[in-house]
Amino acid sequence: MKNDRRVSRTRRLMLDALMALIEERGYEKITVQDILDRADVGRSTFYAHFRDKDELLLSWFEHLRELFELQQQDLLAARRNGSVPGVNMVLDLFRHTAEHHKLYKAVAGRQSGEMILKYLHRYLNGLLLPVFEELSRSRREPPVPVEVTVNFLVSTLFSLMTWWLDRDMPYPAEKMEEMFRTLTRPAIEAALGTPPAEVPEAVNKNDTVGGFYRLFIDSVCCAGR
Amino acid sequence: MKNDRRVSRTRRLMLDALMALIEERGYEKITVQDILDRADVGRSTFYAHFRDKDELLLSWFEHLRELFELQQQDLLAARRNGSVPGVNMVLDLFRHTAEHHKLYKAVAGRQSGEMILKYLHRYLNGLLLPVFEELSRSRREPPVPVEVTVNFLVSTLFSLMTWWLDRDMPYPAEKMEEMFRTLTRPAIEAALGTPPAEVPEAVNKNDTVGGFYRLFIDSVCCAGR
DNA sequence: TTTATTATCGAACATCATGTTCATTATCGA
DNA sequence: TCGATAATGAACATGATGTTCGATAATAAA
Repeated sequence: MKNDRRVSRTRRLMLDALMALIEERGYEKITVQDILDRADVGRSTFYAHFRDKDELLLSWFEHLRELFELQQQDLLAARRNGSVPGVNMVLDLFRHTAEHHKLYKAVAGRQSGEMILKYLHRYLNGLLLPVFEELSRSRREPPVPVEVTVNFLVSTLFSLMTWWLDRDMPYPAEKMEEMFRTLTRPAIEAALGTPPAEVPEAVNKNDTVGGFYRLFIDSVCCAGR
Repeated sequence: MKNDRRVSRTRRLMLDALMALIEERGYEKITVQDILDRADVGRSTFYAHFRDKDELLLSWFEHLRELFELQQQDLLAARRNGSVPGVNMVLDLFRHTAEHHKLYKAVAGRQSGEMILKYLHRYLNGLLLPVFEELSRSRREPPVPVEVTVNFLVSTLFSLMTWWLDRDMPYPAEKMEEMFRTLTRPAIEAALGTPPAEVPEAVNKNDTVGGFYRLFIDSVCCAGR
């Protein structure tokens, strides 16, 4: 059965072990054996659940993704009710990062595995793409294809994040968010071929990115599931 | 002795084998044994020269770096003589990439090793940093620290490159270069806090990036050393 | 050409991580 | 309680890594 306590128990044990080990050494340096030892779980048990290390980590992201999409729906519903969320989610992202930098560093820092970043990259791309396609529909043939613009945005966010983490956060989160806006806002304008007046909306949509990260780190740090 | 024919011969054999294998399968999927088989070199010989796969590849970059720095000096000398290089080096980069996309894909594509990209990233950063520090000296306290701006530039170049390669180059090189300019030019202006008038210089300096890549791929494809 | 040097060979070896198998045991839901 | 099945753990096959060492061949220097 799906709702077998044994199943969820072992999965939780293995995920907890993985998270702890990532914090300690970084994803790359972990072997399956390490996870087994830490989780105190049999070797064959692991392979009964996942094919390899990556699949274990991905199962965790899957779980996060579901949570995130629920949150998204709430947010959309709130918007329909006319209430404007006064928060800056990119800023929240950087704040959360500062607070939980150890884990973030393991996931996004220089010594982390590319697999995680690539997964997140792809996911955020898919998330922002429809938003920007919507945005660009009102304009005709933007100088830069929407797909490229979105990819550029995510890359910039990641590059700021990793730079910041690798240097142990020499600036406050507020400054980082400001940099992100300074760098991307004019670029988005230029890419969409938008007159400056319409910019605020673009920046707004951008906040979707932060939304994911916020939930992301919240879920991570409680380490529960 | 250093100038022993045997040494340079085995090193060349191993490098050639590595390059061929990278083109075929990508860096990740190669084992030391593969290199040995292809190069027809003894196991112990390999470890007499390098500690692992990465070190072999790095030795190749080291070699490229030297060549590049020589070219840089020539270029600087030419500039002192008053002759303005009329070429757009970023454009050249994208053209070379299109021409030798197979190898580029192995090095910079989605399935390549992060190690190479990280190395290049760091190198280009170090290259552009003094240039932009010089640029920003005339201005006081730019909105974005120079270090971040440079990192952003390299990231953007890489993101365009990999996006392009992963999708089998759906646009001509000219279009890609145009996008790069569209995205980065206004961002650089904003980051440096520069009035639009002074921009051309910034774009000019940027060309240094392409300079490396041009030589980079030239050296690669001839496969000689 | 001769000689002393040393890079290469190759085969063996230890080590370690991966992934599979299977009979046994413990735990679960019904 | 009972049938189902998840977890165990030990054994095994596989394959990559990195080391060692005596023999051999190529090399630079004399």
